[in-house]
Amino acid sequence: MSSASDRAYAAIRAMILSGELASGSQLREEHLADRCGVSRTPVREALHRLEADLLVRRNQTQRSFVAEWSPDDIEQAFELRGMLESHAAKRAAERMTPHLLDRLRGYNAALRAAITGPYPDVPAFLTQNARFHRGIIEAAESARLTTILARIVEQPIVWRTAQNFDHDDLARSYREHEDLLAACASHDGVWAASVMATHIRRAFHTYSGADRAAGSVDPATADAIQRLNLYPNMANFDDVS
Amino acid sequence: MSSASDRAYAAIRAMILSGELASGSQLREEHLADRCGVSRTPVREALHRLEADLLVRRNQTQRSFVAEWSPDDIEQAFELRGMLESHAAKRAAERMTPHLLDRLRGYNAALRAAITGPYPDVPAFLTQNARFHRGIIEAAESARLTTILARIVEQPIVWRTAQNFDHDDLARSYREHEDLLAACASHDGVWAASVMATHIRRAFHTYSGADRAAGSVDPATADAIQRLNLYPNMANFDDVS
DNA sequence: CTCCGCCAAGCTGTATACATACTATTCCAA
DNA sequence: TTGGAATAGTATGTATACAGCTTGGCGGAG
Repeated sequence: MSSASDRAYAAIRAMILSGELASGSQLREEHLADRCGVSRTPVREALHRLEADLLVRRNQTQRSFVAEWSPDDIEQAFELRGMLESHAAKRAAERMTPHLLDRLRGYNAALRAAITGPYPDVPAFLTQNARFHRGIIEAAESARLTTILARIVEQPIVWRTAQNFDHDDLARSYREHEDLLAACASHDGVWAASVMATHIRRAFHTYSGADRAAGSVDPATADAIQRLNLYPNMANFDDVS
Repeated sequence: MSSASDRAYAAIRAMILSGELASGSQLREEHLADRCGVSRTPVREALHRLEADLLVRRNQTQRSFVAEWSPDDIEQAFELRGMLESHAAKRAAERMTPHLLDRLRGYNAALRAAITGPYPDVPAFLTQNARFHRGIIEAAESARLTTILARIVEQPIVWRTAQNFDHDDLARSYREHEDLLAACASHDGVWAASVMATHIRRAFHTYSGADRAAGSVDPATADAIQRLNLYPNMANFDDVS
């Protein structure tokens, strides 16, 4: 399942994420091909996917550059994510099954374990958080919604948010997930949508309020992010492991 | 600007739209390459774009098929379009400039002309309708929103809707656009969002209520649709002509 | 000194050949 | 007759060569 094209996609994405490829810098197909150990063909495919993700931009003459993110872009990403994931939460609550509810509770229990104690395990938090949110999106049973959220809204900028979370923020995320589970258990779509909107909006303000270093990402976190983004469209995330 | 890859995209898209390629049928790269008069490379790129548009699906073994649309898929498409275009309308109203307002009024005047008289000119209606909606989306000034709406929500199923419109439906569309212009002129985002939500929801019910022939599309309409979809991400639609 | 145009180097677009993986059919054996 | 395995045919994945266009620098003319 790990074709050259997938590897190129993951590698280039990781290079952008980690700051190895600076924002705004040009991406040359042949150069990337050498670095990824594949030919230009899979690199071209990867660049097109990354362009659809809005991680890469092309100028008039088809040359590729690492996309630059303005504060306004970031706010828009959070706004759309809030809108779409609220909708997903509503649908998920209305369709929730006992089996899926158990799975989601498991993820959130693991998330709690990751942040319990003096030193929170941020990569583990990210992993469980991603599983939880993807579980909700899956439960919404809408292919379009899944595609949009996976490809366009699940951005590095979103993943990086957790880097700026302190212990209280992490704990609050856990409690908001618990609220969401309660809403799902009672099949209350309006409640679920409302909790999700709050959850994501709070994350946005935590992100913008934080005094973040614009540079690179902690290696362990970068690694977790890369693993999480390898197969964003995978139907059942559990089967990968 | 018309590269082989663009031509392949437009041609395959048109073949799917017109029903020439039946829903669910397999798409072979080499076969399509012959029909489009290009090699496999641009066809591959086109198929990937169409896959991102959800017009093409791939099975486990990477073989491509024309996507099949269930009634539920269609409702979801309308639901998402309603949500996202309402949001766009809100932002557009808040940011509206006199110049753009004039342009939009021009489109809607042309739309009125197209439906005045005993025999409405459906292709002209579609063209002006598309310009109007794209103008709104442009005015929202959100790259993410534009990308999502252009690539995922602007579906053939949406375009075909107008085929089921009778004269009253067409006239109602015109009047709803006028309401939207009034909302934009007064910079009332809430009003604009509300009008847009109504507009799209009504279109959905007209579509589902209609006793439509599942088959092919009137040639002139198919032609208009194809032209409209050639460069869905073009920044300024007017420059194309 | 500046500006325009030309030329060279480099990058992307396309075609094509080859490698790999799936499918379906056929044939043999139980 | 049915089930399974082998094989031929067909599809997609990747590498690579070449063509066309863009860019940037250099040189000559004003």
